[in-house]
Amino acid sequence: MPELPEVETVRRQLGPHLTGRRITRTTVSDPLWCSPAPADQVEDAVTGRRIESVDRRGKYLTFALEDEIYLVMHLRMTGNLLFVPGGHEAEPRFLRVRFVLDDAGQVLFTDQRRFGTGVVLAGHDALTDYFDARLGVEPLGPEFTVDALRALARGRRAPVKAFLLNQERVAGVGNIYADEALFRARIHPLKPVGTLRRPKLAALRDAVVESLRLGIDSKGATIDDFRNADGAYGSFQDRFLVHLRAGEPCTRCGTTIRKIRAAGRGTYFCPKCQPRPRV
DNA sequence: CGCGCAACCTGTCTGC
DNA sequence: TGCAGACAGGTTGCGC
Repeated sequence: MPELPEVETVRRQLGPHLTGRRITRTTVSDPLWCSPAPADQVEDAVTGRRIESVDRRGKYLTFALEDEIYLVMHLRMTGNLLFVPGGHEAEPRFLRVRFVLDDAGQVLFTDQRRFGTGVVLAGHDALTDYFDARLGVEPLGPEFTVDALRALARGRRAPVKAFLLNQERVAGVGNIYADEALFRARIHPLKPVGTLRRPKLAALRDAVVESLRLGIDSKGATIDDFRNADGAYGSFQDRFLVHLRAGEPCTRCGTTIRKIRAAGRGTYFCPKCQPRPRV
């Protein structure tokens, strides 16, 4: 579920509810969430502080609190953030963290597989260092140019699919949007990224941006039961061109969509529109 | 340094 | 029906 468009959807929905509110109570019921930091240490660090903004970088979501305290969260595979308005009760399955706000609203972090994480960082430099250490270019930002992509790809023999999934190069693309972008750019997922010529890289850049934008427009993709912060389902899954469509006809040429394994992940593509690279 | 892969944890689905 | 095994949207650490 949560790739850049899903996290951005959550951010946009949480922002208006949270900005300016104060966190009055925090309960981390699953210590694994913030491990190795102790749960009570994280609870104490955020409780009582005002939320100045809700931000996204790659697939990370950050509550920027007063005093330059940052709560950086990652939903990983099955994490979810749900907003519950004041006066309403909610005890969802897989609840791991509960934030109560000064207007009685609540934010609930749920996570079936318990891969999701939360970490508290003190000071803006610490936040910048944290992201710089693990994230590359923001694909919807002005710096995601063809030249930037070419510099990142140069000399690399990794399959383009693996390249797109590596957050240290481009931050925010996951399995769904990698498949969709490669189809739009008509590139085989196993093509070594360093062998792509400039026009292909330009097509890939455009395809990544377009796929992510469409995902955001659809309020993300819902597979299984991902909901966005307001409890609604995203709809991008209805617009998948190849992802999860093995055995179905390609929307462009009618050829049967195939599923292979690339970069250790289930990978969907059209064998005609995305011809196998000559190794 | 670049790359592939197992591990993290839980639930669901498939095949025998 | 029961059960072992594979698989699931992500990231990290280890080995080659």
